[in-house]
Amino acid sequence: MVKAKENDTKMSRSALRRLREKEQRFKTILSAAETLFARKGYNQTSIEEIADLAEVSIGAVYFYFKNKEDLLIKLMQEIGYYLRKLLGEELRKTDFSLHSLQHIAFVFLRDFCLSHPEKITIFFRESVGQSAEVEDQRKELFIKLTSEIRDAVLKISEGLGKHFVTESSPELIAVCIVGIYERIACHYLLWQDRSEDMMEIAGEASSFMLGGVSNLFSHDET
Amino acid sequence: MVKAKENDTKMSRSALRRLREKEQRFKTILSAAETLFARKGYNQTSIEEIADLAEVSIGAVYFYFKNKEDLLIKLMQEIGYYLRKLLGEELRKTDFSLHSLQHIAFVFLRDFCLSHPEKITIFFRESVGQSAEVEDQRKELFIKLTSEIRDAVLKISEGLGKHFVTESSPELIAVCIVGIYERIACHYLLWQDRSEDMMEIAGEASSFMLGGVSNLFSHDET
Amino acid sequence: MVKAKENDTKMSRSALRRLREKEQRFKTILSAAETLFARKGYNQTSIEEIADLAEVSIGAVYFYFKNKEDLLIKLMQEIGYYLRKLLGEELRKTDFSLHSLQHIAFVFLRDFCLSHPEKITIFFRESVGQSAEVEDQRKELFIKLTSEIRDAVLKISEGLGKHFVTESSPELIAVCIVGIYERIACHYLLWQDRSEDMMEIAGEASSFMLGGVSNLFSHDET
Amino acid sequence: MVKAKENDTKMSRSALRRLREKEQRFKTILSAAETLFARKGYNQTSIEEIADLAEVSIGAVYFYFKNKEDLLIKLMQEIGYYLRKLLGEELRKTDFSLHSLQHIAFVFLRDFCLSHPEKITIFFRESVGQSAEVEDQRKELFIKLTSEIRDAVLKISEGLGKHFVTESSPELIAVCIVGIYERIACHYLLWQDRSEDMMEIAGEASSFMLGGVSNLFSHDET
DNA sequence: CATGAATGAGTCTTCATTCAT
DNA sequence: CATGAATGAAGACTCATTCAT
Repeated sequence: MVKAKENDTKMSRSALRRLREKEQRFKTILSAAETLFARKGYNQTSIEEIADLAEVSIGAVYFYFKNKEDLLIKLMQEIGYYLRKLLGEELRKTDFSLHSLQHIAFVFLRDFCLSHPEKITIFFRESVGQSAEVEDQRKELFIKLTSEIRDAVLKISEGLGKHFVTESSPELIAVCIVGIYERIACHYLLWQDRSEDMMEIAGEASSFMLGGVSNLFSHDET
Repeated sequence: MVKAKENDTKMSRSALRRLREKEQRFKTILSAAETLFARKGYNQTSIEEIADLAEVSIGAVYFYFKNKEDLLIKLMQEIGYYLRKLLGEELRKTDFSLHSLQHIAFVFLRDFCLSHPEKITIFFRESVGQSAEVEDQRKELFIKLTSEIRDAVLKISEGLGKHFVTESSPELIAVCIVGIYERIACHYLLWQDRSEDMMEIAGEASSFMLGGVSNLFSHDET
Repeated sequence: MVKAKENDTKMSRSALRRLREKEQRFKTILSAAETLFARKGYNQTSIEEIADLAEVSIGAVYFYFKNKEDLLIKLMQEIGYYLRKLLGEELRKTDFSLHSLQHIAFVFLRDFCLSHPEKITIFFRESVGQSAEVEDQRKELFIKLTSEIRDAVLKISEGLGKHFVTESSPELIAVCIVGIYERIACHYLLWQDRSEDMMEIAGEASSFMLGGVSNLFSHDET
Repeated sequence: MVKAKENDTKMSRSALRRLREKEQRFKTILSAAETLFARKGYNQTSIEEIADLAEVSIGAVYFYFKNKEDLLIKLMQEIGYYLRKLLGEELRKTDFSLHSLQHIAFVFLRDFCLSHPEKITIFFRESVGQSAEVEDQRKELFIKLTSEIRDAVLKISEGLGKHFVTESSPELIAVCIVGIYERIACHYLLWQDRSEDMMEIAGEASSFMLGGVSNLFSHDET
C-alpha cells in the first residue's frame, strides 16, 4: 500500500514534469514564431526556420500546432489574452473618473507597446490580411477590446452623473480611442522609433482623447 | 516633306490611339487586380486569375507591371493619389475654420469609404504585412496624409488665432484623426455593414475629433 | 523445491494470463486495422488511428507488428488461413462429385463473402498494388487456393472416371473458378449491394462453372 | 487580302503545330507515368520521377494534369478507351455465333494483354485500392465492359434461337467471362510469365467459357 | 507587343518509425 | 511491457516569373 502510494506520487511527479516540459515546448515554439513573424513577416517565415530557432524538429511544430496558420492564431490569442488581462487589471482598479481612462491608455503604451514591440508588430501588421480565420481572430479581439472600453466609458459617465448625446456614443468613443492608440503605436513605434518621446506623446494623446469624450457628453441636463 | 508630315500625322494618330489603348489595358488590369485583391485577398489571388478577369494574357500583365508586388504598389499609389486629390480639393476650398475639418472627414467617409469599399479593403487590410516595399508605400501614404492634416490643423489654428500646447501637437492631432477614421472605416464598414448609419456616426465622430483638437489648444494666451 | 514449485505454478498462471492478454491485444489491434483498412483504405489509414480504435498506444502497435505493411500481411494471412480452413473443411467432407464443387462455391459466397465484407474488401481491393511483399502474400494465397481447387477438380474427375483434354486443364479450371468467384464478389457485393440476390446468383454461377468444367473433360475414352 | 490570307494560313499552321506539340507533351508525360506506375507501382512513383522520364519539368506535369491521381485516371480512361475500341471492333465484325465470343477472348489476350503488359498491370493492379475516384473509374470501366459482353451474349443467343434460364443470366455470364480473363491475365502474365503458352491457355479457356455459357441455355424449348 | 506554355525553387504537410521514460 | 512525444525524410503541389514564337 505504502509502496503503491509512493509509486503513485512518483508517477504523478514524472507525469507533472512531462506536462511541464510539454508546455515549455509549446511556449518555446510559439515564442520562436513570434520572433520570426515580427522580424521577417509571416509569409516570409518558413516552418523550418521556426523549428530551427526553437531547436526542435519540423514534426514537433506540427505536433503542437495544426498548421502554420494555427501558430498565428494561437499567437493572436496569447496576445489578446495578455492585453486584455493587462487592461482588465487596470479597469478593475479604476475609480471611474476620466483620469482612469488616461491611466489605461498610459498602461497600454508603456506596458504593452513599449515592452512588447514584437506583439504589436504581429497584432497591428502581420496578422492583417492573411486569411479569413486570422482576420476573424483579429476582429474578435478588436471588438472585445472596444466593448470593454465602451463599458468603462459608460461607467465613468455614470460616475460623473453625465449622459452622452446618443445611446451609441460610448461605442463610438471606444472605437475612436482604439483607433487613436493603434495609430500612435504604428506611427511612433513601428514606423518611427520614438520610444523615448512616448510618454510625452501619451500625455498629449490623452488630452485629445479626453477632449473627444467630453465633447460627446450631453449638455441638456440641469 | 509633305509625305513625311503625312506619315508623321498618321503615326501620331495611330500612336495616340495605341497610347490610349495601352493606358486602357493598364487600367483594366489594375482594376481586375483591385477587384480580386479585395474579394479574395492579395495572397490568395494569382496572376492568372487577374489576367483572366482582365481578359488579357499572363504575359500582358508582366508587360504592364514588373511583378505581382508592383500591382499592389501601383494600386496603392492610385488609391493614395485619388484620396489625396479628394481631400486636397476640400482642403483648398477650406475657410480654415474647425468646421472645415469636419467637412473633410465627412468627405473621406462618404466619397472614399462608402463609395469605394474595395479601395479601403486594400488600403486598410490587403496591403498590410505583405512586404517591405508595400509597407513603405503604405507608410509613405499615411505620413503624407498625416502631414497634410497636420498642416490643415495648423492653418486652422492660425485662422482662429490660437496656439497648441506643444509644437508637435498638430502632428499628434493628425495622427489621432487618421487613427479615428481608419478604425471607423474598418469597424463600421469592413467588419460590420453599417453603411446606412455612417452619416450619423460621422457626425458624432467629428464631435469627438473637434473635442480632441480643442483640448490641445494652449490656454495661456490673453 | 516446494517453494520453487509454488513459484513456478504462480508464474505459470500469471504467465498464462499474460499470454492470453497478449494474444488478445494482438487480435484487437489486427481487428482495428481490418475495420479501418476496409472502411478508409490502407493508404488513408494511419497507425495512430489504428491505435486509437484499438485503444492502445502507437508503441503497442509496433510491439505486436513490425510495421504498417506487417499489419496488412498478417491480416492477409489471417484471411487466407480462415478461407482455406473454411474451404478445406468442405473439401474434406466432399464425395468427389461435381456437386461438391457447387457446394464449396456456395460456402465461399455465403460464409466468406456475405459474412465478412471487410475481409473481401481487404483481400480483393486494399491488398492490391501496395508493395512487393504484400503482392507476394496475395499471390501466394491465390496460388494455394488455385492449387487446392485444382486438386479437388482432379479428384472429382478421378471419381467420375474421366480425363481432361490436357494435363494442365485442372489448373486452368481452377484459375477460371477463382476468377469467376472473385469477380462475382467484387461486382455484386463491393460495387452493387446485391446481398439478397446472392444465393440466386450463386446457383447460376455454379451452372456456369460446371458447364466450363464439363467442357474440358476429354471425350476420347471408351 | 491575299497577304492577310497568307498570314492566316501561317498562323493556323503554327497554331496547329503548337497544338500537335501540346498533345505530344501530354502523351509523353502520360506514357512516362504508365511506364513507372507499372514498373514501380503508383505509390512508389513520385511526380519528379515522371517529369524526369518525360524530360519535362515538374510544373509541366501539373500543367497537363491536375494532380497525381489525375494521371492515373487519365491513364485508366486511355486504357479503357483502347480496350473497348479493340473489343468493339471485334464485336462489330461478329457473326453472332458462339465462335465470335471465342475470338473476342482471343483478341483480348493477344492484342491487349500480351501486347501491353504495362496496361494490364495498371488496370488489374495499380489502379486498385488507391482512391474513391480511381475506384469509380475502374468500376465504371468494368461495368461497361461487362454490359458490352452481356449484350454480345444476348445477341449470340438470339442468333442461335436460344433463351437463357433467367433474364439475368447474360449479365452473370458476362461477369464470369470478365472474371475468367482477368484472372488468367493476372495469373499467367503478371505472376507467372507464361506468355508463350498463352495461346494454348486461351484455347482451353474458351472451351471453359463456352461450356459455361451453354449450361445456362434454357432447355425448356422444343 | 501579345501570348501562354514551361520552369523549378520553395513550402507546407504527412506519417511511419523510433526510443527515452 | 507500455507509452506517446519527437523525428525528419519524402513528396505533392503552387505560382511568380520567363521567353520562344
